[in-house]
Amino acid sequence: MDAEQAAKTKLKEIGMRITPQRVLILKNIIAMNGHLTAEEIHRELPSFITLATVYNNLKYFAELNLINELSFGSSCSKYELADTSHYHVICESCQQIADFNYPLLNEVEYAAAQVAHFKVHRHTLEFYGLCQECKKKK
Amino acid sequence: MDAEQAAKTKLKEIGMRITPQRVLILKNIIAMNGHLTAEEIHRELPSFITLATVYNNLKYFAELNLINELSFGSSCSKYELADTSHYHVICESCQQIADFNYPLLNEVEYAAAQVAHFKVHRHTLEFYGLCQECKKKK
DNA sequence: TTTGTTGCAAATCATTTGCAAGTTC
DNA sequence: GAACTTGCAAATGATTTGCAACAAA
Repeated sequence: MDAEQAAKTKLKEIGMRITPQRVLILKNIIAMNGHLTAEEIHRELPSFITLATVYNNLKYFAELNLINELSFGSSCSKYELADTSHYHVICESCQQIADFNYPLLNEVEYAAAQVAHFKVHRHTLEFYGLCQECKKKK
Repeated sequence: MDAEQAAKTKLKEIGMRITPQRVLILKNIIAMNGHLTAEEIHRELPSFITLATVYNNLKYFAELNLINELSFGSSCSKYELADTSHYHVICESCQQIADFNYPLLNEVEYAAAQVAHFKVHRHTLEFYGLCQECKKKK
């Protein structure tokens, strides 16, 4: 299935109206497969799509758990598809984000829920440091 | 040692000039011992201290690892003293943050550093869900 | 007395919103 | 046709900055 079909399918699954704007935004997130800012996504889209529309839809998508909003580090949020489980390694110098695949810490999540008396449904784990290039520069 | 002395000592340790503003800001963070926004800290201070001064100093303190900046969840950052190691449990409904004491995941940090080819010096772990009260309301 | 810090006001920048016109179901 | 989306432009709100006066070392 290509990115366009995948985008439409996902929109249908979560019960959102299928507009050309949404299909294009989501298709790009799927195709680019990274950690993108609203600006970066907008830049790839045909110019009839407003940045405001991008922001509004990213917000909806995130609320419906279609994408994750990553708000650590730099001043603006980054977005990624929510279909794989992984953690993040972030360079404090150049802000790049690398994915880190590792078994989910479900026992820790369970312990946190017990101790804090929360109903926990997800967790994130971020590592901060210097990437290889920035390491060399210092 | 009281909060005021502790604040002065910490400032000296990291080699910052000791101004009344800094002592008061840091003293309040120590005394209030929570997860505070710049606004909340500012509100507790005598009125001759500007919000801009609070922001600027929080930024310095965070860069020098005296405090942690927590930028997840809500629109504005929260700050906490950086002297204890713990993780966070966040309520997605009311935004409250609870601390969760748990042994640090050093082996995972090591694995992440190896895999990503980063020099990692710290990590954070956040659990998202609903606190007891918000759980009831739903 | 040199260098860093503050207050003030204005600027910035990411993100959100109101509303009328256009679309989807 | 009813309910939802969009574009546009303006608003918002957190955070930062320039600069002259002031304070710490």
